[in-house]
Amino acid sequence: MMMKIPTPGKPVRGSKTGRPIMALFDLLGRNWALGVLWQLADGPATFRRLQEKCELVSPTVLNRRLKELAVSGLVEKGAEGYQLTATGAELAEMLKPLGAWSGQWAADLAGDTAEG
Amino acid sequence: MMMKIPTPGKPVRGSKTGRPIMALFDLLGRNWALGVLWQLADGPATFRRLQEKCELVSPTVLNRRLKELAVSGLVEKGAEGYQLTATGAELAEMLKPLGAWSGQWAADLAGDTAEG
DNA sequence: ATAGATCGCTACCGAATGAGTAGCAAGGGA
DNA sequence: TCCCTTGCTACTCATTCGGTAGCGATCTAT
Repeated sequence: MMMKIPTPGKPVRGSKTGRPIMALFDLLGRNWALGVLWQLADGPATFRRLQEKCELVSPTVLNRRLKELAVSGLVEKGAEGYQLTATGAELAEMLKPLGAWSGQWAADLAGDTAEG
Repeated sequence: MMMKIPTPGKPVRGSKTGRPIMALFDLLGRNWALGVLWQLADGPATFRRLQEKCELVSPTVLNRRLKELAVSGLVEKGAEGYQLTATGAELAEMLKPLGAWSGQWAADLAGDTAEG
């Protein structure tokens, strides 16, 4: 099983230089990567529990994302299943504002559509 | 050309409910979506200029992302090329902290690797 | 007017990634 | 022992990505 995991400092998808921000965007720019971090911010979860929280994401993809996030030091396995590392928790914390923002965004979009 | 663009309130990739945050994650969880927003935060850019800033992302993908972001009200076309909308600028602003954080993350990862 | 140069973008196609179902090995409980 | 749950892999098919080539439109210079 070949898995390319973005690592800062090394060339990543779409970046020859591997600038950290590009490596991060490569890592997060995959299906369910952001969602997994978001769900884990609620607390640790087992594999199957996490699958449910992510609205039944396929185990294939969930497992890939977890491996990538683990290698990247954002997620680890603990007694209660998968959980964020300290670093991962920092990142998840920075995502929190997106929750409220997305609500407003959705409302704006709906408004524009209705008006236009 | 079929293009599924995530829209809050409607089912999206990986979410039956279409919760705004899931629609947003679907939108951002595509290759170069975050990168495009990041680059446009520097100011407007033409198509080819943007392509260069994104380290020569293929025009196919760039155009796809731009269309999606435009439909989603985050990007628009202006006199100087593509640019963030007010909403898009808000989002980009929230991404800014990731820049500094990713630098630290890269350093940590390098340290762990070296030590371990 | 004409020849180049540049620009935004699309067509095409092989490669990679995704989603979904099925199911297995391991562990726990009755 | 049998059964259930859990974590995860195998397999298959659909979608998306990535890269090259190049077209039509607009400038630029002659």
